[in-house]
Amino acid sequence: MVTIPARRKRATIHDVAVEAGVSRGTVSRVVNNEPYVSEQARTAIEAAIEKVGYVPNNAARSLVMQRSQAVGFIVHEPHSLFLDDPNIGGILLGANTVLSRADYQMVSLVIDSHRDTDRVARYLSGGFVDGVIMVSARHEDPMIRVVEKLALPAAFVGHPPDLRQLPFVGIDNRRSARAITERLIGTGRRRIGMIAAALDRDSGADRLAGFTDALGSRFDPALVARVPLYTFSDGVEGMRALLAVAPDIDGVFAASDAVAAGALEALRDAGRSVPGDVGIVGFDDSTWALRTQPQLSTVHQPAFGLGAAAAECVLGQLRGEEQPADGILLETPIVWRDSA
Amino acid sequence: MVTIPARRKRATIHDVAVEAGVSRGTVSRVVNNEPYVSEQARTAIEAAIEKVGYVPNNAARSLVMQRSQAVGFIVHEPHSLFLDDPNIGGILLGANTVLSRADYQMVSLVIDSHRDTDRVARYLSGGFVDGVIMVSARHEDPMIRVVEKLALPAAFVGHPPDLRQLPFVGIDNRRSARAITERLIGTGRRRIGMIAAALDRDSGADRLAGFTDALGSRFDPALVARVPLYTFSDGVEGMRALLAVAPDIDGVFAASDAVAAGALEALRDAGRSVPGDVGIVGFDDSTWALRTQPQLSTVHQPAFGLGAAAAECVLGQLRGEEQPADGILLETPIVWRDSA
DNA sequence: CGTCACTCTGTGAACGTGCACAGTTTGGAG
DNA sequence: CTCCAAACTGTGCACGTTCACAGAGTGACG
Repeated sequence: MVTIPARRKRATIHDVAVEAGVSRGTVSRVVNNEPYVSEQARTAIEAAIEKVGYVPNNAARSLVMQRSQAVGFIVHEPHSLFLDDPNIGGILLGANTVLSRADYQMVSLVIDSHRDTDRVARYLSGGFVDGVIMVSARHEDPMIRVVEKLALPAAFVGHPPDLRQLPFVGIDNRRSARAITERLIGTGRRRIGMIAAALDRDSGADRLAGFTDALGSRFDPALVARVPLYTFSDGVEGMRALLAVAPDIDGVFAASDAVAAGALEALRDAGRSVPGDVGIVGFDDSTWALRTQPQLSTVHQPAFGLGAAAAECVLGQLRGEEQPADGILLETPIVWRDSA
Repeated sequence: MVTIPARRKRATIHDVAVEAGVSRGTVSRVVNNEPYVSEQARTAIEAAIEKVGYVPNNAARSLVMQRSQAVGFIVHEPHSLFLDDPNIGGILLGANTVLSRADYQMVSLVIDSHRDTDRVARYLSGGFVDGVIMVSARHEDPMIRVVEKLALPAAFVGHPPDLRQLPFVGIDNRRSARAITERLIGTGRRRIGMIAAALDRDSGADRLAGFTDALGSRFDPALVARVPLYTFSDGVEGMRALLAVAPDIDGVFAASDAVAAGALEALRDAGRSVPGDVGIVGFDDSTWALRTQPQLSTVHQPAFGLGAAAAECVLGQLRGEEQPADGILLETPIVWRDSA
């Protein structure tokens, strides 16, 4: 005769109750750390839980509690950018770490096409998540409306211009740009330009604003090259443009590390040495910064911290705490290396 | 008098039934695309669903069906590597895309410390996920035991040596290494060496094996520099070692793009031109490959495809289909650029 | 002793769904 | 017309939990 091992069924709260000789209610109180349980019952139940290997059933709990213990992590970027942008990975890790610690699970939702927008909107409406972390929402992003309509606890990383009352975490791009430009001025450069990128986003516009702040009356609009994206190739083009306008340029603030890396390439082609002839600084402190030759001086983006702060913000709302309406801004230390 | 807007409760299957004038059972059949529903009832129910805005309650469904419609994505790497390794992001996206399409959600679980191991093990035991995708499991990884014990449908990305019967997806490192080495030989190089890294992992060992395969009788053990990790700095060291042993070396297979980038650095310091004096090829087709000067010829790792295949594999098991026991190997096209 | 507050425990009713089963209608074959 | 299978529909139960409530016990106080 062959004994087929019965597919081990999971222990329920009822099994624990029987094992400990108490009722379901008391076990529930122990599991949820509620008061009004005798010490004797508590120890017996804890032993029983250990013995039968009880793990609470999340589905049953969600059903009765009307919540899912999950938070959505929505990335509204094409797949390619997701891979290229080291910040997103850091934000994801930061958020995941904080959520895990609070026994929440994180569900990643990547929106690439319009089809995805519908899917994610439906998903959010379905009550699968108790809150939402939105990364890089766009101007007029339909997701913002969905989140507002559902009155879902949310935190935005970054700050789309039409975001009204919703809480967000971010960095002060303007202040950071100003700080690193001042630092660049401090090295004695006389003709300082900027390669400004992504001016249609607030991050891009703010970095340019910080740059002009720092230069004050010495600001020369001719020394600003405007390029569409935060990319290497746009950095190459921007630098070429600057060199054409001002061959005597000796300092450059690139709107991102990738842009700075492109600028370095253009400078090398033009036979300029860095930091000898030209000092250059970037923004992000991404992996680019360490891979260039020389390594970049740049502004550190606290990606992990941004994700963690966003998660804390959502958890706070879930606990019913009021959140600061004007958003949370994180520190951005300047990392000074060899490029300026 | 003030009317407080009632917190809109979610419509249930019962509301739909009332609206359409049928019973819950029939609505359930429509929602789950089951047969034995009259055309009349079906259209009425579909209209009712639209009208009341019904979305099935996942928790209730999970409870009764005994499954969660979620798949865990477990990354066993320190946070820093997670950020550095572009493959992981691609795998994540590939898996996420396939799972979303099948209406599964993906839960990311990052294991960094031992504390995390316990947490994730508990999580898996809790029935929160129906299956698991494991990325970069280690030799003797405790997670493997947990997954085996729970008999959880799983797919591994990569192939830890002690993985017995569990299905995996990966690439044929040996064949790929052989192919790109042959290609390098084809460019007319006579003295070809390798910077071999991570020989304690099967990927590292296999790449070395493929290299020796390709060279056959011309293989010279002296022309292999062994370094611990797939990193830039190890690439620098490995190349220096090779130049010391064989100053006349004119071809190098670096075990990864990061290693190749380091090798380029060392060659530049030594005053060698690439590809003039030395041809060099990498492995991975990571962002490194495009950021070096000249751009790297390398082996493309189909990261997105690996994630997608792993997800398909898990979904297949969930559907009760048999999976190939010997794993799935994906194609690795060679990308020929300027470095050789 | 009665009353009250407080601590502790057990019980039944939800939560929203799928499924088995029992019932009803329909239509075709004998 | 009878019989029977097939097509369709409704109903009760189960899933595992939390929560409100009822009830029991204990001690303090008047």
